[in-house]
Amino acid sequence: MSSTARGVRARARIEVTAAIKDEARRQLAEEGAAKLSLRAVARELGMASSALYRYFPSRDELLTALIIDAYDSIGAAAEAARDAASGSDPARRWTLVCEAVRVWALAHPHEYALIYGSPVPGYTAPDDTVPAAARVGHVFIGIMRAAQGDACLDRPELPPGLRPEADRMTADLAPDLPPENVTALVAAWAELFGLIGFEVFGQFNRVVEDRKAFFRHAADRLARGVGLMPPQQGEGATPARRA
Amino acid sequence: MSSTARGVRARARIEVTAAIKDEARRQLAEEGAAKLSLRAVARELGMASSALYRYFPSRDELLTALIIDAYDSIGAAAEAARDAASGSDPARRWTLVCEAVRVWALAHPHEYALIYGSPVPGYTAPDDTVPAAARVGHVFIGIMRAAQGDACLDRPELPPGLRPEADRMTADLAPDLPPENVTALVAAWAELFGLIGFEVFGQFNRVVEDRKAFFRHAADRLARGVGLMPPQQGEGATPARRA
DNA sequence: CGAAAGCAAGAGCACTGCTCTCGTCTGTGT
DNA sequence: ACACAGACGAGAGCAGTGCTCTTGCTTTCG
Repeated sequence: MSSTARGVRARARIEVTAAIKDEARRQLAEEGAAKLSLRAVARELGMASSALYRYFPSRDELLTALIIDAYDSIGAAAEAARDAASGSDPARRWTLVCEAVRVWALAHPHEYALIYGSPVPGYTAPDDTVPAAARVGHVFIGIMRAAQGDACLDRPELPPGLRPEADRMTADLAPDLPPENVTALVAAWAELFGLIGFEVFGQFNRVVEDRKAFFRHAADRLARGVGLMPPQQGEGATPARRA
Repeated sequence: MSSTARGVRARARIEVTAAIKDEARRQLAEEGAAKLSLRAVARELGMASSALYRYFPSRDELLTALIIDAYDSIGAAAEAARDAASGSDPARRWTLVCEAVRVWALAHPHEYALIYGSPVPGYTAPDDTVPAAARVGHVFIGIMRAAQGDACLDRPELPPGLRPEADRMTADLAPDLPPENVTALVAAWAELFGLIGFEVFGQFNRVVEDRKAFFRHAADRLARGVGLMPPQQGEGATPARRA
């Protein structure tokens, strides 16, 4: 009764599905989402284009599957960077994860465009993508948690008018973190992808040359903005606040 | 002699060109860049699709024209906000310009996607778009200049390793400003569009609710990050609140 | 075993970007 | 004033697309 023993047919289905996605991803990486053609995928796979509709009901559904995979991929890259940097202090871990996300984006520009550029299919992201999209954000939340545990988490300012929204976001995202930090984190999350997007999409052409150094500095500043403090040499006292 | 008196034909040409762009912009706003169809534009204008190629050599060229117009439009919106806020202090002017850019983006999501989302035509922005794209950035540079004149421009930190790149960018963009501020400004510029893009593209769905207030706070923090200080006090020990 | 469901293939529809050709009209130089 | 080169619009046509429908074949399961 196990799903793999369910028969030759079920096994072939997931194999063909994977083959379609692989070929589609190949074409996506080569030419971009606009040029991705169902017929071309079918042609490359040696099957009739109509047969492909047994696996994906439409081109947009195929793209949605690729979007979810891309979210998974970039999320996995972030998690791998977090795990590889588990020995470092939170501020440094933040920067390393940011850099890993940037490297992934530069290595997969078209997939990056699919998920963080204009949402191509239809226009609105299906709900399936929401959990996959949350993976990267969750890595950052984990770093903040660790920083709070190590008492190296500063608390940014928060204008009184934003307090209700900050409390709401905090309850949804990380009830164990101070709302000031959660609010700053959400902003930094968007700002990070602004930095990466500008580089991937060429907005930094003729503006920023040493992009790696520039990004690293920007990521460091983001870390400070969300309250992550570099470790103090004097181990004893933990400064409570800093502006 | 003058280009307008050059004849009925030249006049008709620019009129038809404008009509094509208008109709294309209409379809772009309604359905997005992916659905923009040359034939549909021609159909709506009552002309043969082949005739349209007398005005734009390809669909991508049409899109490029729309991109340039969109850059101009968002640039004009930023400049208008700057001019309307000429009486305010630089920090407030910064925030008002940011909010104007955000409002423009929310009002023209597909055009925003065209210029700051994934670059659709081919993949690489033609050089024609570079000067148009610089308009928004120049508004921010002007605000920094004014702040420097009013002596309310703080100087952010800059790691030594980034000094050469900072000097290079400063020479290119604003030689009269401190490199520390120019570097922070370039980063804030990208981060601003990260914030706006996340909102326009739906990444804030089920995350941020009170987006206007959230954005205002984030824009204020960006202002501080680039060195713009609120006018009265120098130290940020108390939350600077202003209605 | 036989019915039911899954699957592949082909033909076909409506649409796209783009090219080529063929008349028509316009601006201009002699 | 006239003729000619160039701009223009329209139509046909090509290759390609997403997608549907029908027709046979194979696997699964009652």
